[in-house]
Amino acid sequence: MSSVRTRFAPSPTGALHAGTVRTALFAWLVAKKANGQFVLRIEDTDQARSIEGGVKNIIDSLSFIGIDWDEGPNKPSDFGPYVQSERLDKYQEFAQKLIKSGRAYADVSTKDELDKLRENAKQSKKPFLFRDYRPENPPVWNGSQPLRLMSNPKPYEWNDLVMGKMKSGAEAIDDFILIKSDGFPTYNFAHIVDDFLMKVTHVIRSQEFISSVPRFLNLYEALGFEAPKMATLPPVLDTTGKRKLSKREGAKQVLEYRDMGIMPEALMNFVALLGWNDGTTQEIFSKEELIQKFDLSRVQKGGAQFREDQLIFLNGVYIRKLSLDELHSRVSDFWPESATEFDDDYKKKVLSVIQERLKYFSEITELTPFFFKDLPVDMKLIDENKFLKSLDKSQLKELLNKTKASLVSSDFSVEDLTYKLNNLLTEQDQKPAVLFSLIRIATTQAASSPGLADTMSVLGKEKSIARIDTMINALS
RNA sequence: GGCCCCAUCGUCUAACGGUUAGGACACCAGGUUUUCAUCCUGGCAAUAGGAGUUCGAUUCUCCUUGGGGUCACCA
Repeated sequence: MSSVRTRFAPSPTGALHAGTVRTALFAWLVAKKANGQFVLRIEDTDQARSIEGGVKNIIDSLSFIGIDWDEGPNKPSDFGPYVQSERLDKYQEFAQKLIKSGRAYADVSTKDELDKLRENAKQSKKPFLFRDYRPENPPVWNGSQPLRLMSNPKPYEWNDLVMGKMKSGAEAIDDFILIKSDGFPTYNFAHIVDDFLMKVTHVIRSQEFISSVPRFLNLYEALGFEAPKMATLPPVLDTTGKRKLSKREGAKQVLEYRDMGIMPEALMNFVALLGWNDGTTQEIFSKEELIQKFDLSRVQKGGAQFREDQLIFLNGVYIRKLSLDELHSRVSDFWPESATEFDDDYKKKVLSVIQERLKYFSEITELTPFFFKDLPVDMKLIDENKFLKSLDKSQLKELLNKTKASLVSSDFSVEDLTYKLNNLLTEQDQKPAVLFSLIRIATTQAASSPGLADTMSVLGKEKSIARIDTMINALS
């Protein structure tokens, strides 16, 4: 019976991307490895920034990548509700406790006053601390003013499971707001109350919070809570390597990767490697291996740049490992419209010849159109082909006629096609790059395709010959 | 600006204080007697700078530089 409990506590203010999902993944891995529980909590205390569908996006994104939770908004349990806006009574309760013990007070200052004080501090190049301006006789808190913590400034030392020994001075401690004037708690207050009530043992979060930890420690003391273990994750940077990954900088949502046909296993593997490794050169990790091998002590301290090309490469590796049947069932949503009327056997044949070049499922649309419909003849393919430049139309036509003559007696098995095509090379004294490029263009109307014999075998005799005829006519 | 954190190839990263500083992506070249792709082989490419400790620093300490975070009634 393990007591490890971790949580992922996103705000429904936007779609999940690789950076946020990594935080979720690491917290989930810590819980799974210890046979503990993983809690999903929605932090929607900022009503203005919450967006429609935010919670659904979180749930769909985590579900896609394969992260499940033991307790959450759609999985009620002993410590619920798991949505902060439904827990206001709990924050009130602890706010009153702090007031009673003299550790919280109403803030009656106006925005203008605060702005002015901050501005002055900036002018004199000094940090602004509200506690320097604590009112001497604050009024009784009536719930319509912000409630502030009466902090107890002092230095702290603590251990961060990723960053190691940390320390701060008393100047890091201030009287921060616990409850906003709209009655909702701030993150700073709500997450501490919730983590305590939900018995969270390890708080794992990204590094923008690290400078707030001393204030959190101060609040834990004021509330009489034992602080949980903390782990701070390094930032995930965007492709410029300069900023934190964010929607604004064009980071793709997790669901966009689903829609382009990135496999969840590959995405999980890739995200796990963003700041973590097991100390060996291993780079392919199954979910089970990640759970078994993951360790916060091996999480990188520096930021990692998110590179989509590395994700796509990894996805290709995962695709090539699939059996044909698995691949077939996974790509069912990615076929072009023209494929609708074709049966599963035919589609599997198509897949078998494109599997090794597929990097993500939505690529199927570009890679396979000629398997499903006759494309119009495009002379540019011949004109712009570097191998066919030296031949004139009559030569091309002659080659296609010879090809047709040879193939009419083929059974169109890959073996026989290969044999006949190779004979043709000798007979016509042509280089493969020339003759096969021509036949490829005739049968596919594409600049590239899977192997020629493979492709024609899938297309079948009737269609292949008909397309060669079409090309011969077009050359006349 | 104050405070905090960080620093190995372009990118992700490995290296009990002793290695020709390793792997992967990307890129380049060659090969797999057919394009594209896959696969294989090879190539390019890094310890930010300066002191110190040490017989010996990528590794430990300090300084500089650079990067990031934070200083909200956002999280």
